[in-house]
Amino acid sequence: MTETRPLEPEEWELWDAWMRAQRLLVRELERGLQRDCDISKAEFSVLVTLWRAAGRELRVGELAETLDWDKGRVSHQLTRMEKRGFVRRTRYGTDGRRAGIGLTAEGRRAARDAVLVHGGNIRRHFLDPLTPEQASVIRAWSGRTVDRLEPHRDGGADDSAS
Amino acid sequence: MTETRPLEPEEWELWDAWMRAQRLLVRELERGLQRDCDISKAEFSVLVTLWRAAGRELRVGELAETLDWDKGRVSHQLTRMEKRGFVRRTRYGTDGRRAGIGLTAEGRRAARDAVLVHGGNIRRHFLDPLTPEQASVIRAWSGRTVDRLEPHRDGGADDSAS
DNA sequence: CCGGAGGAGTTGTCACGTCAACTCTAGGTT
DNA sequence: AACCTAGAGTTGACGTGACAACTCCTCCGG
Repeated sequence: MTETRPLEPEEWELWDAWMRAQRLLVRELERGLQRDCDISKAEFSVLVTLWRAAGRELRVGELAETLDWDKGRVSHQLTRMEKRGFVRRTRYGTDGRRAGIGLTAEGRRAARDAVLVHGGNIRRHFLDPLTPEQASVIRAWSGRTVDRLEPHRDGGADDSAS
Repeated sequence: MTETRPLEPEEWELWDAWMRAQRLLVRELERGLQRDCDISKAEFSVLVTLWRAAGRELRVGELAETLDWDKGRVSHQLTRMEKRGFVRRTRYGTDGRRAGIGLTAEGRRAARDAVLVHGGNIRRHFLDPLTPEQASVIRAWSGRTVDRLEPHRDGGADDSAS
């Protein structure tokens, strides 16, 4: 089927350049987040997701689905963030299972700050340097890549045309 | 200076789509590497870098420079890979410092395999789905992003035109 | 009512990645 | 020679991420 010959130099260079750019961008943004808001990328993702739920408590499974994270990862992350005072697990009824996840006041404050600051950093490092052509190409490529690699996916707000 | 207003929905969507695609792609390739070659992305990077040195022993600092990794990270990674039998630290003279890093026979075998298999996976998941236009746009964007964010960088084979 | 299947969360383990502190050596200064 | 400083590597601590095993509960069939 797929003949496995080594990558041509220019193929390798494209791949390497893309990986490098992607990694540098993510690292830069994560450092900004850490420096300006004292939170990590993972914490940001959780804070924003809960922030968007507008007060409604989410379940671990919903968080995992929305973020496309392993549920174990979500649970670990929540444990750390609970320790930092950003989120609260509220348990339903008598049993230990079935926890609802909500932001604390501190978590809401952090989310509000981070959305502003991090949004600005994303503009500066990612959006602003894009030419309109690059933006549309990257948009299209991202959409197709996600469609190709995301296993299930239905509830999203994605309406990317082919 | 930079007015910090929240991202517009379509700005956010572009960012989110890109992040998601990038993450899915990296995860998919890493899984392939683990499944087919039983090595991690980090191990792959080190193996390939040493492989390309064609027998010459590299220093920790050279590895860190080439990979753009923190030297502590390199050291940790080498410790793990030494334990797996992929690399060897050879110490110069009487002192404990100044180690040269080389591949073992096992490491050479793993590198040869991985270059083929992983190369095929990169083709399948990244290169082949790209249209020539997308490839050139992504190439240009990657080059400029690296130039903008990489602090020093000089010895590279990068000749990306503006 | 009992027992098993399955789903939701949690926990453990291990590798990765970052940062800062530490060690050892070499080289320069006095 | 004694000092001290800069560079190279190592180490430790901690958060992140992937994966599998485990616990509880619920539900369903007998």
